[in-house]
Amino acid sequence: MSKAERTTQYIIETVAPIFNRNGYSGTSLSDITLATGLTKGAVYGNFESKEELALKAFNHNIRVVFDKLSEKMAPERSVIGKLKALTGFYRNYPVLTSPLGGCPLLNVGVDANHQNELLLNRVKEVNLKLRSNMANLMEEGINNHEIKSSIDTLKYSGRIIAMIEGSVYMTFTLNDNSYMLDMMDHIDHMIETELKN
Amino acid sequence: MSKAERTTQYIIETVAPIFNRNGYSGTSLSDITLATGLTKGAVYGNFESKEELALKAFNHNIRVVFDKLSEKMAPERSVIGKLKALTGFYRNYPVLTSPLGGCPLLNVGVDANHQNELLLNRVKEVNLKLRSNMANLMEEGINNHEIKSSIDTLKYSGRIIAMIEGSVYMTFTLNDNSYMLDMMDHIDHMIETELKN
DNA sequence: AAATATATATACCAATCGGTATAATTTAAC
DNA sequence: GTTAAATTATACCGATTGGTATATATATTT
Repeated sequence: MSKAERTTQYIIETVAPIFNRNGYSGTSLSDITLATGLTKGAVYGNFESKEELALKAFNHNIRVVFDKLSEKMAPERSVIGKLKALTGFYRNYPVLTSPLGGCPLLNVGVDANHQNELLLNRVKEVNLKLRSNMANLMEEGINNHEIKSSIDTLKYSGRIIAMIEGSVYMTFTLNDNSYMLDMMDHIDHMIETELKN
Repeated sequence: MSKAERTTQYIIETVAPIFNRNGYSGTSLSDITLATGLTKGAVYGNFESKEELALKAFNHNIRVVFDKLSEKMAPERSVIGKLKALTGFYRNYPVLTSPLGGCPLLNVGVDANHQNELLLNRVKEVNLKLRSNMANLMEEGINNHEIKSSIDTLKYSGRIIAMIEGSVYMTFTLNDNSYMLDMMDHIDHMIETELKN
């Protein structure tokens, strides 16, 4: 890993929470130089534009979050176990994502809409990927008879993601973790009463 | 209504969708003067600051949305009927709020967090007010035996608002109305199976 | 260790930022 | 219809915006 590669990574990691918290147009080049201790010359030597940096910062935040999620789900052997691990993960989500400046999917999704098409398209991609991954997991559950075969897996996956993001919105704007905890209870209940075979 | 009052109102109405779409720091004074056809002198003659204008624009958007919601719920006589009218209202929400630039509660909530305390506090107020209004309605339903007496009304109200905002997030960032429709189906189902006596 | 390639700092660019003092204009009161 | 009051336009303020050319300094290669 060359010096430049380390600097690039350092900038991304340092700047990612700032973009996530303040949004794209709310983050200035001077915010970036102040936080990193570097100059504009150094920043523009490693990134083409503020937009490219914002995109890489978003991708970094997403990676951090999904790595932790995968880590939590991986040990579970059953599909239902994995789904419960997912809700368990989100119970702890505010603690995990506060250092990142909140949920990148929610923040950048709302911020980039009508503002930055590049970022918005990436948010769309990630959301759809998350949904299809979750749906595939449910399909696996149908195949091994853990989950009712009548379940529309894409519909339930989309619904669960929406519920998660809605509760993230509430806990972060009202600064009250109970919205997340209650929603995860509800999703667990939904898994038990609607999904489970 | 004096000329000045009409100008003030005109500026608020013209600018409200812009702030809602682009966020606080994404909306510049020149965006405002361009859209209104007025000069900075006129704007600052009617408002103390960009911040005050943004707050009044938000309040305007909220009023528009909640007036329409009240209109939809008012004719219903039963509590369950009113709750179903609420989900019916949100089925049509994207059509209603697209001209406003999306859901003000979601957009400003996410945008103002870590950016503008005045706006964030107002978003908090509105969210809590909405929740308590919904809870009061449910309490009324408990009193007249429409709703199970065991129901934690504040908890369910908060959960429903979170579900709504989550589905608003999904439909607006993915540009797909089905997330809202599905979530309203789910809330209706929840009303029938969990709330209703 | 010298030469070369790479990365960072400095100094600058025009454009725009939010905001204001004042002048010109329009509205409202008499 | 005049006059006084309120409103809007003009012209400006210093500060900051994202971005860049060039010089300096630091790594890397030989």
